[in-house]
Amino acid sequence: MAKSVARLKDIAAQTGFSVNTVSLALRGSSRIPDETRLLILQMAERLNYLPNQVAQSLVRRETRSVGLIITDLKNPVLTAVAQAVELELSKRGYSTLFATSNNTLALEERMIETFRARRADGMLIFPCSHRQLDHIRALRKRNYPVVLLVGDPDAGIDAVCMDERAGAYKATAHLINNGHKRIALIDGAAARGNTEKQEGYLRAHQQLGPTSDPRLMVDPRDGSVASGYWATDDLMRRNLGFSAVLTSNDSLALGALRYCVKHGLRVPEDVAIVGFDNIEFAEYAATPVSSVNYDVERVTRMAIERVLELIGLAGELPEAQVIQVEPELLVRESSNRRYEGANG
Amino acid sequence: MAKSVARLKDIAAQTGFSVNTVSLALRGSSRIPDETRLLILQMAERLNYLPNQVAQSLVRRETRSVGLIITDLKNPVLTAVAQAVELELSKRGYSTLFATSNNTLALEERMIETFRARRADGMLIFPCSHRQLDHIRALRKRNYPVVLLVGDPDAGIDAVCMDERAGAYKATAHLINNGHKRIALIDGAAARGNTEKQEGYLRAHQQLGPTSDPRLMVDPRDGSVASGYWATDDLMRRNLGFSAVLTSNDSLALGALRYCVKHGLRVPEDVAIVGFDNIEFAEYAATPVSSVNYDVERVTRMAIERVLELIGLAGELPEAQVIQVEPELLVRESSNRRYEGANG
DNA sequence: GCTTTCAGTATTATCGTTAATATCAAGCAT
DNA sequence: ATGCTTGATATTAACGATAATACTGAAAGC
Repeated sequence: MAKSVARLKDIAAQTGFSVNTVSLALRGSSRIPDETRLLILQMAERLNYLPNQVAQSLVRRETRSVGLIITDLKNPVLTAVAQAVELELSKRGYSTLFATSNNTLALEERMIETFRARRADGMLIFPCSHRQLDHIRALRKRNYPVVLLVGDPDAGIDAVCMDERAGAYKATAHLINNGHKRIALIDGAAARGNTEKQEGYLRAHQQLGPTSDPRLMVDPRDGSVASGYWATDDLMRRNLGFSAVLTSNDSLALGALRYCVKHGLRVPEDVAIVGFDNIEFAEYAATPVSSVNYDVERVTRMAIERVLELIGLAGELPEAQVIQVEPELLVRESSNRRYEGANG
Repeated sequence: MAKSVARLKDIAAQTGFSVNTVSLALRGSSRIPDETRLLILQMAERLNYLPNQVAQSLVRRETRSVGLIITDLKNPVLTAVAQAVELELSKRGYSTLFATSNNTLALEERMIETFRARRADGMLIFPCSHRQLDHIRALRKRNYPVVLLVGDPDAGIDAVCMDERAGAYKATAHLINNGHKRIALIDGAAARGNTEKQEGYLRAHQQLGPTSDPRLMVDPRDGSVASGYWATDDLMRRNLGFSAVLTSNDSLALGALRYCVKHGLRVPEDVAIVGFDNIEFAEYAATPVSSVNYDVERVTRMAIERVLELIGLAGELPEAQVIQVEPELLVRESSNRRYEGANG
């Protein structure tokens, strides 16, 4: 806090009015005549007065701030969400409190407590686990407005998110329909219990024919490009025979692409690649990478709508509402040719 | 703010002690005997009490929060900084207030006012213009702790940053030393008055021989991959003859790379590419892209050190101190071959 | 026995604002 | 003249915490 800033009291002292008159004048009350208001406004200007929002928050019992917890700021789609959230909230007069959980439950819980202590009016959360949500459910039970950005229709918590199961199904179906029979899945989330994408991948296999092979489902260390590279390396070394790779995000896909380029494998002729999130780096990669789109604008807008709605409500929160946005598959060069078999 | 949360008063009412006793007990004062403290702690636990930081901030006259203004959350290096800042501040018990200025001065000024109203203890700012800093200078004059993340030694404002001039010099010198005589510069910042990189580029030409050609210096619409692609397209169409491209960030470089791949130009044989920031997508691109490293950890750590130091100081702020970190050039495949002329 | 000391707890003021209510003079009708 | 509005401003009490000071009763000292 800056060392000494003007308060209402200072304006009052300088103009001779009472603190309350100054407060009313600055807030444009009709009870204050224009002449008085002008004098006060001028003095406020001269003293560089800015209302102390800390004091305002205390008396108004709202901070006009919303907490946003993200698993990882290194994922471009999450930062895009962060950017969109900040912009939209700022338009509506709210500030954004950010925190990253680094995909650990302990940190996530700590950040929630921090936001609660700071009396954020509500929270938007990408929980690191889509299953362990008790701490968030407890929050909601105490009438704290929370909206998750990944969805579980049965969690009893409001959520707005992309339908990842449907997205994975679409991507896998696209590959299967293009003749691929053995499709690898590089999915960092599954190992943490977030199995939506894996489920979509498996269901596509079940419904469309090819049997899935658990050995083709690998867990990269994290969601980075490097991890995509090494996961692909791992798959290749094990000589399992596959003609396509689906990854749980575009960074991993770009890592797979780099592996292929480096080892002389043609994309999509030898290996087809499909990612998730549709980040710009995938679109403009040397070989543009197919991707399941993440509709940042839409998810953000609806999530903010909802959390502000919950904030505005008095008393008990209404029943939780889960909105899943159907994602679109963007087919690009990395997967747009029919696969005709090993020598096709 | 959640609808009804426990206050000291509630614990006091439930235990029969006074508010002050409860406050002292929870803060571990030695004036409260263990027996009493235990009773109070148990009740606090039962009521799910969390101190109201808004009230604490008001009375302590510090919020333990720092504002961070970033030009654009879509730039991976800026989000890396954001992540590092949040992590480091959180370790030290501070919260981070984020805002993006979207590279407009008006928004930057608005966000500063927002942070000031929220009584952030200090601010870290990537100003959108490195020259128009009057509003920030005014802030500093009123003893508000501010640290910029781009540096102008003469601005009279504390700063910690990479030495972009030196970085551009190194990158350009590297290309010149590899035989390149006509080097294009795609720099989005120069048009906004942030000419450090351009200056380094020009100085390298002056000192090492080749004359620079203003027609080779282009301004992309923004810092995106797409803009890098189209800026390269623009350069190529004008048939100016060049064998290397230096871009002001890696996204632009990746756009240039994509252009080359798409149009059958070999990198680095036909066109060498060097970017800025060393983001992972450049390192793992189909052709790994050379880049001037941005030492996120170091810049972040020093900037936070400094702003916390300024916050800790009572009274007048000391003289501004500008720290410029010398960047390292990471040479990768996109520029690591000698250029021997048009048919080399 | 009477002050002194001290541990344990309570009371009061404060932070900077807003909200509810109070005051007080001028203007007006009766 | 007396009371009633009403317009302009002041006073007081919150909001939820901390900090300084005040009280109270029992043990200790002489």
